[in-house]
Amino acid sequence: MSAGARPTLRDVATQAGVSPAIASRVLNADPTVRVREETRERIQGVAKDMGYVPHSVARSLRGARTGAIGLVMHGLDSPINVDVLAGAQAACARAGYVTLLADAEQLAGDHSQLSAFLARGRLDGVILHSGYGEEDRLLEAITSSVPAVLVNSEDGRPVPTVRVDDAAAARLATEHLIELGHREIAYIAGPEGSQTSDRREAGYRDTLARHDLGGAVDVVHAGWSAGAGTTAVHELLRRPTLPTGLVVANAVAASGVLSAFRDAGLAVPGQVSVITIHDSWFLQHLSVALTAVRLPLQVLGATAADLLIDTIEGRSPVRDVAITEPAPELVLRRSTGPTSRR
Amino acid sequence: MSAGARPTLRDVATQAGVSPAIASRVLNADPTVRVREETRERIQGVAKDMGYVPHSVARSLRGARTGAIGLVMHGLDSPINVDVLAGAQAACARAGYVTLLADAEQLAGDHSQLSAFLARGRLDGVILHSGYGEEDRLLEAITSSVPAVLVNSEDGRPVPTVRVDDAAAARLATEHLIELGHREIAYIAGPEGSQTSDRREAGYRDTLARHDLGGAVDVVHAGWSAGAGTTAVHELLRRPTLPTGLVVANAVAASGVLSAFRDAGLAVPGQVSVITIHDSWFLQHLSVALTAVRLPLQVLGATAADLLIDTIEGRSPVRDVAITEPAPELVLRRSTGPTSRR
DNA sequence: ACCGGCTGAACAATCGATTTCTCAGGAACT
DNA sequence: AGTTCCTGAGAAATCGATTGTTCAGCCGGT
Repeated sequence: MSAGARPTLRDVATQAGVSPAIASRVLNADPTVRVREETRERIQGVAKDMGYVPHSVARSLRGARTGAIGLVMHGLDSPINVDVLAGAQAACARAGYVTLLADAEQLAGDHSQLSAFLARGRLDGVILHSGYGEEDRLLEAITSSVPAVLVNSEDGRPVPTVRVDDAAAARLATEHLIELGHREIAYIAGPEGSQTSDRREAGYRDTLARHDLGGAVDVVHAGWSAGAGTTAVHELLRRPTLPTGLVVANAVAASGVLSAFRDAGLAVPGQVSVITIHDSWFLQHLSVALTAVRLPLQVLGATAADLLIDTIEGRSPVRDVAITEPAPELVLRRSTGPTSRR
Repeated sequence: MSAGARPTLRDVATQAGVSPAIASRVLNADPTVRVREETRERIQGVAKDMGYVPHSVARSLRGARTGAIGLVMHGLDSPINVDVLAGAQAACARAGYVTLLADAEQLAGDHSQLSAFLARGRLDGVILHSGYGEEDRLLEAITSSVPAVLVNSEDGRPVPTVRVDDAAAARLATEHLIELGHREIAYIAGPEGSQTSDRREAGYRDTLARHDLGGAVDVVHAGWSAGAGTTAVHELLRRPTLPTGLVVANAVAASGVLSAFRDAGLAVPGQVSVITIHDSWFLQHLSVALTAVRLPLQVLGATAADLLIDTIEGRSPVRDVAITEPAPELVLRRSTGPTSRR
């Protein structure tokens, strides 16, 4: 397009016959500056004609801000986590921030990547959505250099956390199975030690208890992957009797659960009903279209971003947030039905 | 952790009793500088003790480089695209670059997001993996400000492109169906105008022709989404006879294809065999475990990153690359079988 | 003694934008 | 006529690191 190098502020100012100082203020719409309307227009015209684009590096060297937020994520192989990422990314973009993406595991494992990511002046803040394993290693490094917000993390952190209403989602799922007549309902949990899974478990236990089924509590620990779901089913199949209903903590694991039942020749929902937490496009294409409780994952990411941005821009006190709006919602498909046993 | 603000280079130099100039050279291992071993050690010791971290912004203001690469992606709702992203991100990280993530559609639609992203000094280069719709709008803006590499893009661009071997993948898929005895094989294409889909179509046509089935060419245009796959099946079902084999251009669309057959009560592979291009974790959990041709998507992303980095660091001439290694590979599952018709 | 050359390191300019002062000139007021 | 005040704008410092140039001392050679 244009011939040479990009014009600098000085070029614009010279061309417009003013000092860089005035040019800067005019182009940034500094409300405290007074210039003649004519001068203002001349500067703006020249800037436009020359295709002036501010040099973000020079700008953030002087000011303290960089206009960049770091997104440290784990498990991008799961659409669930990608939804959170997409929500956060979009919210940052809307607020005028660019986003730096990093993989939590890589960052935790490679010190040079970590220091490149956290190099001074690179980021205004970080959103950390990590597996519970890497978190400790990363958290201190991050928070000692910039403000941070955690997503779906553990309690008791010295950093604000944003989370969805896990307990309510699990209550809704369990309630649904009970309404269909199920009395033997197991919970296929996430990995041992995950508080996200624990919160869902609490909702499941609550609901059973409220229906006087407290004695039927049945928790199988699995994980977040499809393979973990399959393994959990194999474990169930070794028992003399199978529960009639399953609440699975995660939609990806539930895929593995359904495949395992298919491979074992068990009918869903004929012999066992399955409901999961988190909705995604692939659920309706699984071996049995999977009934789920939809949680607002993109909203989760966006809320984390908004909270962080408020903090960065000094607008609000930082604190934990639980997202209750939109509320968890039942998405009925074909994997749940009336129990055939009593 | 430490009390005050982070130390600057000057702080380190002062503490070590040297000038910032020497400190900088020592800490960056400048080979042209000569210092006493004792001085070198003193500077390095002080830097370590004070927890000195270089200020990336100041550094890139002086030097030309920023150590950041932009990843402009589309369709993060598809695991296929996320694989490419993950590959590119990891390769950049390995090479010491941080990655800025942006959504192609958002960027194309919001001028202020675009200029924040492309602000001078923010990026050393961009990898663009966009739908064919937004590409034109973005491409000029991007290439006029930084080096770029396209992923799976159209031919004839003024920018180097990296792509997988689409034709070979489609040949492999088509060949597989022919070996199973199929003679009526349709190709469920991507969106009209997509050259990725066109290249796969060429491989499909090639293979039919080589088996004297050139007259049986049957292309149905769909899209990349599951819904598009479903729609394509509905179109097929309106015909008097159905092909016995289907090559679907994309794994997500193929999910919709399988669901449509299930809903229509047609057996896969009993009445129709389905094979798709691209492999992903969810394929084995679909209503019928889906046979696919695996393409190295992470390698695709990583290769694009490596190529861009070579360009940025002035190591290689920029040119188009087609990835042939690892070669497309057949992943047998349950959606293909011998034809029941002749 | 004097000069050339090497060693080890400091000086100062630079990158581009922001921002705090400062200041010239004219209007308004006494 | 002199003082004050406001308008409109410029000068210069600053952010932190990099790098081309310069320079003080010391050695050996003549």
